[in-house]
Amino acid sequence: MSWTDERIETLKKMWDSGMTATQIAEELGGVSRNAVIGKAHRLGLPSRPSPVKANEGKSEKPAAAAKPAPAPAAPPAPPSQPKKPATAAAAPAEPASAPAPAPAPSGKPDSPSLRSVGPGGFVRQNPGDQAPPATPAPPRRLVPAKPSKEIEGKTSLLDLNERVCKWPMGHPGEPDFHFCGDKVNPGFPYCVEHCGHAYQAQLPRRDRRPPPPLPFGGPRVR
DNA sequence: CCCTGATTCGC
DNA sequence: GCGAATCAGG
Repeated sequence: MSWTDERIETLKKMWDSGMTATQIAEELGGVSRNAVIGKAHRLGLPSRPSPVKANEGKSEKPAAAAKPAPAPAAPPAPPSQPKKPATAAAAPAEPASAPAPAPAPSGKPDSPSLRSVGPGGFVRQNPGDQAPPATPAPPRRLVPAKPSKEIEGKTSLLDLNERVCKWPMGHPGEPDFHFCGDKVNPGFPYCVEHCGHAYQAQLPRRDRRPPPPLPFGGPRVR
């Protein structure tokens, strides 16, 4: 299976709707949960609460967020590549700091050609030029235009948002699978009617309703 | 053990 | 770019 636009859209939707990678993979079919996670990361989707937290120690330098930054450090570094460098990432603490050149503080703008060069040949950053704007994020939420609703009344997975009822109609994969799409009962993921189905008082066994459909179609019949 | 997501790295 | 293998926390 390849990552078509539709599959990617589905992945995005499900990812930020809280589905686990396993569920998403199962829903998409033909991919593993690893594939889903890998794709999600490549897409730049936001991280979600994971069991493993990157320990947020304390002093987190906002600018220097590079984690796998392999400091060039010593030029004659003997090549040694352990199979598991993951945990041993933080160790440098020795930037080989040479005496800072302290460029001309006078009003005269520094010439770019006057940058100092470190032992490894890398260009040192002057104090003033290491924090560019770094504001690539578009301020506005991009809303994909809806050119043609393929089906007028149907609410597809891609149409889900916080205001429409997410009650599944049918099963995923079926040609006419869609969602209720009515206005939600504020504070709930479903409309008033489907909230009535989703949230029921505990009834005596004798007249309990057996089939409570679950979001996204529930257990697939295969 | 199971689950989860994150990361790496060979392809 | 992809995803299996691996890691690591709950």
